[in-house]
Amino acid sequence: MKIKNTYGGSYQDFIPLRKDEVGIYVCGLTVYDRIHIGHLRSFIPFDIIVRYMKFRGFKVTFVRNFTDIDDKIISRAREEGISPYDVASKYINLFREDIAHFELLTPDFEPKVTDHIADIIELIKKIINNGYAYVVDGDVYFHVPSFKDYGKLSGISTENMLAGARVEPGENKKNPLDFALWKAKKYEDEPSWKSPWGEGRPGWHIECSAMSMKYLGEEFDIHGGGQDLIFPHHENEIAQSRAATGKGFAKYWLHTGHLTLKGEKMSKSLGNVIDVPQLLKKFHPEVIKFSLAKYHYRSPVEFSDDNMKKDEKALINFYYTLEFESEKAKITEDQIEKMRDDSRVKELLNSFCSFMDDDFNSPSAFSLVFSAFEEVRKSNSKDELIRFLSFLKRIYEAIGLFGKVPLISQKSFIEEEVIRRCKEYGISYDEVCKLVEKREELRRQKKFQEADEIRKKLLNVGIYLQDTIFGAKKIPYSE
RNA sequence: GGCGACGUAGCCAAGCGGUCUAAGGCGGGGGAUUGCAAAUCCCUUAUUCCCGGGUUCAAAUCCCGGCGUCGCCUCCA
Repeated sequence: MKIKNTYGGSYQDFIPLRKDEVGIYVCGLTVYDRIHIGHLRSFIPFDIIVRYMKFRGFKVTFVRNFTDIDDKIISRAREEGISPYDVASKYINLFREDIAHFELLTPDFEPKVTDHIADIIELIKKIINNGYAYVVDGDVYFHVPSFKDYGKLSGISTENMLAGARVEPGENKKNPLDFALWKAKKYEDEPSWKSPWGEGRPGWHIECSAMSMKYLGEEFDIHGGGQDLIFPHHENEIAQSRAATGKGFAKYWLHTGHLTLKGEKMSKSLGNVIDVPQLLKKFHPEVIKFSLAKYHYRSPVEFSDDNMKKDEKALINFYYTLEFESEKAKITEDQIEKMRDDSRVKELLNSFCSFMDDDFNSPSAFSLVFSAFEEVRKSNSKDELIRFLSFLKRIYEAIGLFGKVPLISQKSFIEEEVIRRCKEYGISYDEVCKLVEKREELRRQKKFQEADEIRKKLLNVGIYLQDTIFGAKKIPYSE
């Protein structure tokens, strides 16, 4: 398995520190607002990566944190007139609600900063004792010039960093690049904890060092997050952690490409965010997952409804045809299960894995799924179709995608999408079914004009009626 | 200004020195099927990979220069 490591920038063979075990820490959220599609751009690829590593037989420990104390949370609390604690728990709950639609794996640990203050204080003590940090008026700063490898992850030289560095008023840094490990309490309404340096709270960065090392050890395999975290967040984490332990910290650094909207990065500061409820009004979660995962995880993604619709179309065609052909061939779950160890299935799976092993090349892996399906249809063979379904079932087990057909998961993408459209357009599913029946009757009476009227009507709610040997099929349709 | 990434068909997007007369998806064109049908099926749609040099027996893939786009350098997935 090969991985492109941001640290050093090269493709490397993935060799876990402990045989067959993988520790992975993904930077989660600062919980001061609802998540948006940009977060999904990171969480979805990491979900696929974690699932895939499990599928490949690694015993994976997956950690994703909540940063629940921070400047932004405090200012949000002031805005909303509630406590910072309430802000954090509110957005953690909303996060869980939003993310639930996507069937992502729940991390083995979801640590919160406020539950780990003692660990953070211990870590800061070590850093100070090792001579990498200093105390000024209750603040503790990490002294960047004392850490010689600073800048190695982001590839920025400290001289160039100095050019853009700022010192906020009231900060007493020895060097503009120094960053806070601990912040002294300044305002009454600010949550704080007792520490050897006085009342205060952790700075940003230190929490991830403390929590990742607590759950995964002082050295672990993978640390990931969005590209924007490379500097300063991850750079600082490396400095702190190594300063504290003298050990290497994370071995592989993985970063997901950003999502842009009309050529601009989507971010809260630009105000061009699309949140999950907005997204789900228009698209099925599987479409969102597929659409975000069909780009390589490191690539930037230009998000637009148009791009999304293309991917939606691809999935509709794929799932509809698959369901229809399976029905026609009268395939059973049992038959699919029996093909599990078939040599052709293994062959397909090997090809799939060889793409995924190459730095998680999901676009190529997905293209294999489509081309394999095309071959099956060309062969016109029931056995080939069973093999393909068996292959697909394994893919679903591996990465949680492509499994929304009844024979594989008891779920039907097509049916779910039809129902979703009913909701979107405010028509009940029952009514749609009644209209379909009515049209069948009209067709039997050869009243084609009236029958076509019904088809037209349903087309307005995004449902196309396709007449087949099994009667009229409802297919989601968008122009 | 510094650092990084990228520029492949009408659009999206793989490709990491030969198997590339370039995967896959969407779209387009022609035909089959159909009461009709945008679904399905069959055929078709880049001799070419931003531009100009170079390295090599061999380059979309490596190097140099140019043009363009995006990201980071401040909070950010």
